[in-house]
Amino acid sequence: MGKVAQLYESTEPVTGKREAILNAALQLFTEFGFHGTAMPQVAERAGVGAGTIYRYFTSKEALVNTLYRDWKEFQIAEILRDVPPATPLCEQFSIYWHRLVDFAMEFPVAFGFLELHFHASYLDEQSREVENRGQQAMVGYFKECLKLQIVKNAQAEFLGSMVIGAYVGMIKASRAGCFTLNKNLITQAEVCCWDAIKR
Amino acid sequence: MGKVAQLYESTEPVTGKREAILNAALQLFTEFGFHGTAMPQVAERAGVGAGTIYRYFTSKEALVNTLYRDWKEFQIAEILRDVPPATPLCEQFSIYWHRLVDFAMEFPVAFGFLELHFHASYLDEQSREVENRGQQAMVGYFKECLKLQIVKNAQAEFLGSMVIGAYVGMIKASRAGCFTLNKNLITQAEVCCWDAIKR
DNA sequence: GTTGCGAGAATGAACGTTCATTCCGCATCA
DNA sequence: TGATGCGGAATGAACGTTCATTCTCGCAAC
Repeated sequence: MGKVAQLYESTEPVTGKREAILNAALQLFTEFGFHGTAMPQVAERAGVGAGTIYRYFTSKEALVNTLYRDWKEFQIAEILRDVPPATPLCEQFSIYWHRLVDFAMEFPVAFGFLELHFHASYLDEQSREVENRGQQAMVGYFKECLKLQIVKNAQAEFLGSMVIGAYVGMIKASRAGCFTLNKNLITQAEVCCWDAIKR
Repeated sequence: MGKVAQLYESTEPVTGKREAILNAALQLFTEFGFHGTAMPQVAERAGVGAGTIYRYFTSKEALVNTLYRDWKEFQIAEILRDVPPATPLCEQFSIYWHRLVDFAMEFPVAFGFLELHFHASYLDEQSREVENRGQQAMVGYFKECLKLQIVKNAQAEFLGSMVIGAYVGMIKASRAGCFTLNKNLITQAEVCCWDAIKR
């Protein structure tokens, strides 16, 4: 478990006030949305005074952007870490797939947060840039697949949107209680997604 | 084009005040979210006084629920209309797929609205029931596919979540400007989704 | 043809509440 | 004692909603 996550999504009491605020805001923004969450509510859940939040963040927008950037960066790093460039692309697909699912299982609140605030109007330039970096990494992978002609001949962005869409749909449905995700089902889903795009 | 849509998502001036309010609210709730939209803002875009809204809807929540129910019901009806029960299931898949895409293309704002407010906390019992009806229709279809063993052996809800997820992911990405949806690409996407779940 | 009337529709200023943010007094350290 | 970090009451803006008032228009009366 990464450091960021340990601090933000831990249920154990958090000593640092900044971390307590980020942790509380993550939960509330995910449950009620950005505009649906009041700052005093964040303060109460974090166990700090309302004014204290403004010692660490200049505004509500700054808070949500810090949250988005930190978690998106952490997610991207978790997905991409330590994959030798020589790894066969279909094997890479399997690795990325399981890491995507692992992230959603290990950090369900953060997954929901990133999903809910994706492309939101109050995200700033910097947050959007991080968002873009993740997109570019995915597009890069599918472009390599296209070069080797192991996937259907279509735009990399298109192939990516289908796979990520299926991933998000599956996670959300399992979260809604439609079914229970286990190891078998996750691997079955991986096969489905590969079948969808393979040549 | 259905009657509901003609009234709600038309860019032409709308005569009825109720329709003007629904039309304005649809746009604003989709762009800024429920909590991010102020009622006077809705009134202004609708070209009516703030108080007038409350002659037609008892509250902001009632407004968003009316919008959600009407559009969800319309969407379900559009997808399911006139499919003879004897139609082969793989052909039914093709029909449903194209209707899903057609809906998103014809009513982009309504598609975004339904997507954004799916499972939102301020939706009431009745809205949730409509939501459920759509889910049940989809599950019913995949259960038939399972009976005939033309799809991979997995829960109907699971298969559905992958296909709908891919659909939503594709539409959102194309909306974000990642690529342009044309007839070829839509059919290619259909093949991808069928490949994903077919036995 | 003109006028006056009544009822429903529409209005927007005003209300109480809640919001994001500020600020000052108070602990807690050195 | 001075400095620092914090809490939560205070603040003004903005919110959803209300309501006293105005507007609209069909029609009866003459």
